[in-house]
Parts: sequence; C-alpha cells; structure tokens
Amino acid sequence: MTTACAECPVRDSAACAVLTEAERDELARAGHTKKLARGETLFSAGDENSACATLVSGALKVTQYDAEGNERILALIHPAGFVGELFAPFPQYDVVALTASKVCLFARGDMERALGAYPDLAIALFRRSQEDLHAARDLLALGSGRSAGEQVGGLILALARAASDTSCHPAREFDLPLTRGEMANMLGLTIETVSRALSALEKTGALKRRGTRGIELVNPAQLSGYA
Amino acid sequence: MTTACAECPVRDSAACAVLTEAERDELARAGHTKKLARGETLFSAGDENSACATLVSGALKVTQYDAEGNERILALIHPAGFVGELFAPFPQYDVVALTASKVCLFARGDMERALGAYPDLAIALFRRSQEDLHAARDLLALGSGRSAGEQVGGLILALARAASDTSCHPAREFDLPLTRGEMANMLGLTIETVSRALSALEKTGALKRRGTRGIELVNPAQLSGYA
DNA sequence: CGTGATCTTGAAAATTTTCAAATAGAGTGG
DNA sequence: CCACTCTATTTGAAAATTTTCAAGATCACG
Repeated sequence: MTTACAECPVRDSAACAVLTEAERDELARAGHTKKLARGETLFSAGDENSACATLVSGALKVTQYDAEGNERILALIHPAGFVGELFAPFPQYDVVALTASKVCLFARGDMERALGAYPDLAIALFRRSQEDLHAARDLLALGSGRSAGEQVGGLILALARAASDTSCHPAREFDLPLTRGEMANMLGLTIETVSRALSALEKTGALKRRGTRGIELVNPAQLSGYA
Repeated sequence: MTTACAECPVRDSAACAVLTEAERDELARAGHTKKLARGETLFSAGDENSACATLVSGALKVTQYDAEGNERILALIHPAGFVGELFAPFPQYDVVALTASKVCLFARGDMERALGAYPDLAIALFRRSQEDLHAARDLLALGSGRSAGEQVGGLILALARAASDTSCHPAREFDLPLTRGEMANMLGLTIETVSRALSALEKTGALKRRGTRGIELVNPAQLSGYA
C-alpha cells in the first residue's frame, strides 16, 4: 500500500501527515485501504478484533444503542478523521458509513506499535482527539436552551461547514449526509419535528430544499442565531 | 514543587503518572499548584496567557456562553482530569471551580516542551483526551430521546459515579456539585423542570433528597432505564 | 436572626410528540 | 426506460410534556 499514500487525498491533513516519507511508508505497509458502501458497518461495539482507521473520503457516523434499541448518533466523522478505540479493551461504539467511503485501516496492535515508535504520531493523534472533543462539545452546545428550529438550523449549518472544502465558510449548496431520522436522532427530536422545522426554515427564506437531501443556504445567519 | 508530587493524591492516576520520578520532578519544576475557591475562574475563553492544568482535588466545569449570554456547561472535570488548550491558538472555554479545588498548573509552552521531550506523556494525554471524548459523548447520549425525568436521573447517576472513589459503583450518598440551574443547563431543561423531576424521583422512591444538595440513592436502577 | 439567593410548587401557555394519512422519492426488475 | 413497490418525508390534529410566569418555602451566610 505504499503507493496509496502518494495519491491519498488526506495525506496532508490526516494524523499520518506528521510522519516522514519513510515512516509513512513503513506504517502504510501495516495498513490497507477499504471501501465501504452506504450503511456498511466499519466497527461494531464490543468487537473482538479491535481496529482503527483514518477516513480518506466519504462520511461516517459513530453510534450507540440504548436499552430499548434506539440508535443514538454521537459523532460524525469527516475525511482525515480518525476512529477506533486504542485504549479501552473493546470498541464502545458502532461506526457506520453514511455515504460510500474509503478508509485506511490498521490493526490496533500495529497502531499501538506506531504510537510508541513515532512520538510525533502520538502528538498528532492527541491533537485530533482534541478536535473530536471540540466537535462533541459543539454538538452538546447545539442541543441546549434552544427551540427545535434553532437546533435544526444549527445542525444544518454544521453540516454545511463540513461539506465545504474551505472549512471556514459553509457550503452554499450541498447534500445532507443524514436522513431526517438521523438528524432527529442527533438532536433528540422526532422526525416530524425536524421535518416541520425544515419547512419553517424554508418558509422564512433561510434556506431552500432541493429534493429530499439537497439544501441551498439562502440566509445562513438566520439559521442559528449566531452564524 | 518537587515535593508536592510525593503527596499528590492523583500521582498514580493523572497523565504525569507515566513519567519516571526524574522526569516528573523535572516537569514539576515548571508547574505549580494553585487553590481555587468555589466559583473562581481558572481559565477564560480567549485568554492570552493560555495554560493547562491537572485537577488534583475538587471539581471544575467547562463552559461556553451563547450569543444571548446564557451559560452552557460542556463538561465536568474530576480529579486527575486535564484541562487546557494545547493546540488551538486560544482557549475556547471558560473553566470554573464548582467546589474548592486544587490544580497543578503549567504554562502552555512548558507543557508543549514536555510533550516533545517525553513521548509517553503525549500518549498519556492522548489517552486522557479519549476519556474526555467518551465523557462528552456520554453527556450527549444523556440528552436524547428521553423524558426530562430520565435525563435528570441519568445525570444524578453520572454524578454519583463521579462522587465514588471506586468509579465502577455509584456512591450511595453524596452531595451534588451542581446547583439546580447548572443541572438544568447541562440537560437543556429549565430549573423548574429539574426540580419537578427530582420531586418525582423522590416520590417514586428512586432517591431521597437530604437538604438541597444531598442525594441518597435508594433505587439506582430506577434512575436511568439502564443502570 | 435577617436577607438574598436558591429551590419548590402551581396553573396557564407554548412547544413538542404522538398518531394517522397522504406525498414524494429511491431502487428494482421487467 | 418505465412501472411498481417500499421507504422516507411531509403535513395535520389531538395529546402529552415542558416552559413560562408567579408566588411561597427553604437554605446559606453574614
């Protein structure tokens, strides 16, 4: 898989970007790329064969199931993101592809060895973990003290930012990677409430829906209170 | 501050536990302990003099303020926890003491140097960051698809676990580190709803209130659906 | 032992969920 | 490529939950 890195779209942004060419090649020999179809599971909670991966393209969701079997989406993973449990004995979450995706997959043992061998990699993964932490806290902040409409608006805006290459500005037009049910799930609302909130946002002119998944932002500032 | 480590209550559980005695002494010379009174601010979002710290005793909250100035609690920090922004240019959150607390404080530059000098420290902080991530996701999971009563029950249970020395089992009797307002804030509910939920939990026999802050768990399984 | 703040409780108002169809969309096989 | 079928989405109206507004009760502290 040495050659894979040369054309990897996230070679400069993923954690492995901190490695030298030689180190990266060495690590690449331990891993391999894998393609996932929409809905395909990458890791399952409690799996014996624990592994980890960097997302190369596409999008993943990190989920958990409660006692009644309801899915709970805890995080979205975008390209260059890293998933996998390196410290707990077993993975705690299910990781599923939201769209056709490509990952660079490593056995946990190999990644642990690399962590020990390349100190900069440990720092890079620490850094990425902190970014995940910020993302989780952003989601947490979305959920609180706001009406359903504001929550949905905030989520749309977050998805628009994720869809944009230049992560600073939200994409003006993009496709939602999530179903209504998944959006509802992330916000702790019902499908119907999300659907109504989208209708309301469209009516007030904040956005336009293009079919079921397409979104065009008309007035992003209107979406969230703080754009 | 070399001697401080010898008697540090978190010397075996904080990130610095992975260092050798000599390394730890070296790091300790760069840091110093600081006592905080309840309500005192450790870090403020956007501060120039960015720093980081390990919590030695007490409890901290990590907060953010929205456009209308409403506080949003994003995380609770318990002893051995680490706070501080090592990678972003400025801290993003306010960190405030919930109870009288003691921290081991480091200038950001000193900690960055230590990260580079001691590879095991980078791994230890990465590990701790992953724990913070799990904690944030647990909070996220608390918030969703459940009634106010279940959310409050889940939070009480989480606080009971944190109050326990043996983190596996929740403490049977403990004092809430949070006001009703802070609990409401964490769950995206109002103070009144939290208060009513506690009254209801007491009436069904799940717990007993001892004054305003004291909690005795009578039937923990009743609190959250999945105990 | 006040005094201010926090907490509890009640009742009306508002929002969200639930239940129930109707519509639109995606995917499949002919 | 089209018709068909199954799933996802939208919308409506009633029910349930939560918030808001308003006092009263309790607690912490000086």
